[in-house]
Amino acid sequence: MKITSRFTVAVHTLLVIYHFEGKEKTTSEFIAASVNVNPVVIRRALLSLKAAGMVEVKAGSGGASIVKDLKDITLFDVYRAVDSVDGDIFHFHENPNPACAVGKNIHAVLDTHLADAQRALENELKKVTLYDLTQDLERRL
Amino acid sequence: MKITSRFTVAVHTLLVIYHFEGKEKTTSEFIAASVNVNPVVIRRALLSLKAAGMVEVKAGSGGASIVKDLKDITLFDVYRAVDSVDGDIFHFHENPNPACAVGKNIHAVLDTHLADAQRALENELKKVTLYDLTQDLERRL
DNA sequence: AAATGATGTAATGTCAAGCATTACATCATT
DNA sequence: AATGATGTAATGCTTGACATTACATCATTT
Repeated sequence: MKITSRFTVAVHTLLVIYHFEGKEKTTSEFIAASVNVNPVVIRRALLSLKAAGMVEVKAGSGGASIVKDLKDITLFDVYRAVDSVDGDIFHFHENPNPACAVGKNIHAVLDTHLADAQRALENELKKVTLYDLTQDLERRL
Repeated sequence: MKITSRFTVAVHTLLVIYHFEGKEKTTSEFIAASVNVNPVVIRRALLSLKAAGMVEVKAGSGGASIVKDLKDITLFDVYRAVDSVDGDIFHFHENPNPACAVGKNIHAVLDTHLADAQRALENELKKVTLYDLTQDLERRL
């Protein structure tokens, strides 16, 4: 019923790396201390972000760094990178009765509207870049 | 991770009542046959729709009827009536570290954007009335 | 007023998803 | 080689939704 916290965790992770890169060793453990979750959760987030080409992670020596311009990463990109939603956000009841006029057509009648709503949410996430967030963050320090 | 099927079930329920009112006795069992769920699920949906002033349910004798103009009921109204989402649609990680510059401000930086996205989804649902759906349904018969 | 048929609602079991955590093999650097 | 970190599997826990059973209550009909 809620969109997985992997999403906010991943955003948080990127901001920590950006903020502390160069000053601190941005290991999964260090990041985990800011997010306040188990380091494994951060490693998984980093794997997703790495697969999406946003960060680089040094195995062995440790530490993550950002390898893509934050102006080119939107909240939607992160949302996608960590698979915040698999498929549709609305859960449709499984087997409407095809022998009923309503049951037979309920999908045809509803699906596009549900998809529109989901798209509206996602489009909103596309409007915000990670760079925007870092600027907002700076302003608050 | 998905919005409860109570929502699509409730929409389906309203359409069944509208479509069969007068022709069939629209009991929870009858509706359940079209939606293909347990009648109790329909009764619960009807309770919510009744509380929202959309339907009337005859206890004892049985059968539900619509008591509000379908042009005045949007998908959002139904979504709300059945409590599709409790509070926020995004799940934020619980305890960001307040001793960290990022952890301390992550909520301030993210919350409004997440709220905007949720609002975008909900606004989209406000654009569609149940009447629109019945018209679309008619066209397909 | 009894019988019927439906609703209102509590209680329970099941199942899946997400999260947290442990453990350990692997890797790069010192 | 030793160290310190990542990659990843495995496990247990908890929560939430859904399905179902059961039954008291109610309105109508006979």
